[in-house]
Amino acid sequence: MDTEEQITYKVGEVARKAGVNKETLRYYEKRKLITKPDRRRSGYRIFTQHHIDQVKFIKRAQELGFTLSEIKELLELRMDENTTCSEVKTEAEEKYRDVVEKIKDLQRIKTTLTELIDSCAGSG
Amino acid sequence: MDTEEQITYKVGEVARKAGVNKETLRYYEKRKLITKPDRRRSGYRIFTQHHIDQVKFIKRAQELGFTLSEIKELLELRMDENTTCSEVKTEAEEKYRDVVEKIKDLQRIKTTLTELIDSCAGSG
DNA sequence: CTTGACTCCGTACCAAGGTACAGGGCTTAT
DNA sequence: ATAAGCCCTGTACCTTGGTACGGAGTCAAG
Repeated sequence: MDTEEQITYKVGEVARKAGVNKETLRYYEKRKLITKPDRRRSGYRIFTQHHIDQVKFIKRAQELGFTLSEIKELLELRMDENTTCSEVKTEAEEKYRDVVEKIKDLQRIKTTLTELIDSCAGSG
Repeated sequence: MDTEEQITYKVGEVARKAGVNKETLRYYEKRKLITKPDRRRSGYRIFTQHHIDQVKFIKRAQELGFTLSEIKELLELRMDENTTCSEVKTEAEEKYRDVVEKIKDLQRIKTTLTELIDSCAGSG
């Protein structure tokens, strides 16, 4: 029952849709940050929506302060069906703690900004 | 009434206390990320606790995904007593929105990690 | 008043994360 | 079947954010 005809994209389209440079996609592929795209006989890469989503996630995670290596680990957590459960769990719990800390610190900054804005509303 | 004898530090002490390299402090000074330290006649920099706090803030903000240029803007918001209030307010509100977005995205990641951890607790 | 540990400055180098060619091969609309 | 506009690869280069010298001056404990 595969009535699902996958829509595919070429590197330029993906670049445009994800807001990155074509070379960046090659770079991410080399660093195994995105799922290895299939190829046509000609060698052209075949991308799907999945790749676009991955790239967007990567860019956002970078803006949240994760390095590409850390992002790779995050992505692998979700994919590796065959690493042991407790291994995954330990890793995930570690990341979780980092994320919680980040949220906390950002909330402190947020509060500071709010105070600044409010104090500015009142006097000079 | 200045019974407050300021404790001062040399570059090596600040580096140790803030967990950075001495060269990094010179670098931050050059980029005006920290308050310009006074100097002794000999040329030695005179740091205070304030500088240590600034450096710690910078390092943490970096881990939260801010670039040094953005961090500089954040710090300047707090210091510039002489920029107009509405100017400060507009800037602050912009930063505020960014921070709120970051928190939201981190919370999504947090949720994902929680699900992963929970699913791992149950089955394989 | 010396000696070991510190500081100064300039300059050169480094790693991460891209970005830009160049020279060649597809593709597709006409 | 041909030209414009894609895509391929490898290699070289760029920016950001530091790090690492090296030669010379300073400080403080003995």
